[in-house]
Amino acid sequence: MNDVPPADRWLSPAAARALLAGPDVSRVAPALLGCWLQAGPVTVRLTEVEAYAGVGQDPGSHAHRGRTPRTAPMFGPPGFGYVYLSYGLHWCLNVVTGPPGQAAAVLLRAGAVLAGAPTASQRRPGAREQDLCRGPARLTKALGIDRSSNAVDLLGADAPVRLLLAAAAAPTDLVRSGPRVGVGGAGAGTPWRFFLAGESSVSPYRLAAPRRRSPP
DNA sequence: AGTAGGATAATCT
DNA sequence: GATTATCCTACTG
Repeated sequence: MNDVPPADRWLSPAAARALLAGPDVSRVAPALLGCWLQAGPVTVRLTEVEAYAGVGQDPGSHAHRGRTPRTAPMFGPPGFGYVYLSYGLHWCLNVVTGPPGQAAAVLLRAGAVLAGAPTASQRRPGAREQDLCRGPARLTKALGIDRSSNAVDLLGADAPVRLLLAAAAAPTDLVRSGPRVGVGGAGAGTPWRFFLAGESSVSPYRLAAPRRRSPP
């Protein structure tokens, strides 16, 4: 379906980890747009992510109130997975960022399927192609990701769930941002959701863009 | 197009 | 016992 990318188009694991180690998760998060996530036969190009910061800095973050057994991976090294169960039903995958000890992560919210669509469709019966990974729990389901990816390295060449960071960032004029989905309270206004313009795989739960009756 | 309600369980107070 | 970084279905206009 798609060719394997040239090796120099992707950062080495060491370079990828160095990028993810950046202390400002709101700058690291958009760098994940356009990157690839592979699990078995399924490959996805990321189109939507959200940034979450650490202790005392971000009321919307799981780590805001400090380290707990669940959030422990967020305090570990960058490039590892942080997987949690949402609403008792859905697995969601984050990439841990920032230097160890400083909790931060980027939630992978949506992507476009580049390869392995038959497998993904089998896991999500009835979904249209552009909906296969439209939403954080849909993405993990289409890729077959669950708790077993929690606290494991995503950057290794043989990682079962592998993140490939693009050597060149997505064009800035295509990167949009807005409030994070489902985040209430004090963190609600932070525009730390980043997505690529014009992508049909971006999840639709954007906050009320008031609809004008007669657009120009 | 938009909105509403229910499913369901780990996690934390 | 309350809360939740969601998804799906069904309904209304």
